[in-house]
Amino acid sequence: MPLSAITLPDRAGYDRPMARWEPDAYGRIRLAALKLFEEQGYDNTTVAQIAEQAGLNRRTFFHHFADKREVVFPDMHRMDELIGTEIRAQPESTGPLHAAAAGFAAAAEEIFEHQRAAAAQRSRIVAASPELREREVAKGSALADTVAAALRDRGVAERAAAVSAWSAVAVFQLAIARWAGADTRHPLARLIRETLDEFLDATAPDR
Amino acid sequence: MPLSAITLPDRAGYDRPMARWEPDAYGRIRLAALKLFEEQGYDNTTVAQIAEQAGLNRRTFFHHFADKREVVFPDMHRMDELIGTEIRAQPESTGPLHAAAAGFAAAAEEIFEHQRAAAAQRSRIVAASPELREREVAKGSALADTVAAALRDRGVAERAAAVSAWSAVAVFQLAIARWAGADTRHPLARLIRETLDEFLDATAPDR
DNA sequence: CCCGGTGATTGCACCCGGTGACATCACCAT
DNA sequence: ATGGTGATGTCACCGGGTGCAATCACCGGG
Repeated sequence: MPLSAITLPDRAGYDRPMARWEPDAYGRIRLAALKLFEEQGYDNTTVAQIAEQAGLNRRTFFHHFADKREVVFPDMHRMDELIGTEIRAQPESTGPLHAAAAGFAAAAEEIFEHQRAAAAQRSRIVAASPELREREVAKGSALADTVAAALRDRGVAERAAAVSAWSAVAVFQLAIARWAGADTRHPLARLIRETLDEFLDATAPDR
Repeated sequence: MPLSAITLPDRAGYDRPMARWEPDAYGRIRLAALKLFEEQGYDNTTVAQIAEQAGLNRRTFFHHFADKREVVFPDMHRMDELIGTEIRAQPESTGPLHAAAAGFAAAAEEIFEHQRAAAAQRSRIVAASPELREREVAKGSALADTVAAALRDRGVAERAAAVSAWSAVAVFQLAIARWAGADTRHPLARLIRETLDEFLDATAPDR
């Protein structure tokens, strides 16, 4: 089975020349992997199976993804950049937590809002595998680093920036969990704001 | 080399019967592993080398540690329990962040304070390996979960507890980094308090 | 004193994720 | 046509991790 075993939009009607390879190997791998992960679980799925399902060689999988886990966490780079930019763009007077939350809200609009189903599937798959959960918190850690860097650029002191960044990431991830879950239908940006407010309310008496 | 290749206190003077095996395989593995990780790096060290250095079989390594990473993160269970208990023991009027920080301060006294050198070595090893850093944030995630549970027991609302827990864990880890690093000689509990205060100061204008 | 159970250790055979080096070969610019 | 490019494929190999069965000093009971 050298070519795509995945159902793709039919190319009939095009008279562009047949490409050398079935197009979008990257996308086919992702599709195949998510399908198999959901059907059989992450652990019971081998890279060889994914490659076969995508009509590719095992080695080719590793040309597109650094490892088996990465297939589930694509595009983090774009999101990081977007969030960093947005945080830096907030008004000077905005405090670190609200600035970070605003950055996440921007990412919510641009990246997440039109992918609820995909995000929910991803979330289910990750929740079922300790290995993937570990990778997910690692991604959160990287995100916290870029958020902290953006906050430092706004003049927030080193350590305060780091802690604020982690708090904001926690808010973001909780909001995503609610949003992808079944319990509500509010837009993600709103859930971010709500979650942050709940945190601020609960900790306010501390001051 | 069937028996311990690690330097151990000489057993001369004892007339207890020779044990069936050289004692404390667990400790010997840990010692051997940390030594090799520091000398050659985590990636360049194989489990077989560790086992050999400890005078044990490769298979035996996996009877004592779930995987190669775990060897660097021992005893997390004890610390989690201690912290949880301490948080629940705080006065009712204490807010979530200060309650959590107090829990960490208790762990600081009981577990960390007399192990600065070991903690610093561990920190160096972890910093040098992405794989270990990933595991470390996973441990932080587990810690945040137990902190959040303790906070919920104090009546803090679900989501506020989760965010507070992450913030507190971030404070804790930053404090440990400072404490294990060379830049200061203050007790860990004090660094925890300072770091929390810096965070609270920086975010105060938010309110 | 013998005897069977216990439990830390071992040995072996496997599976699978991941890598390095090199071959392939349609496509493309010159 | 021709030589370079780049996505893909083949092969061999390493190392982490597991399942299973065997070993054998120790221990408690008869």
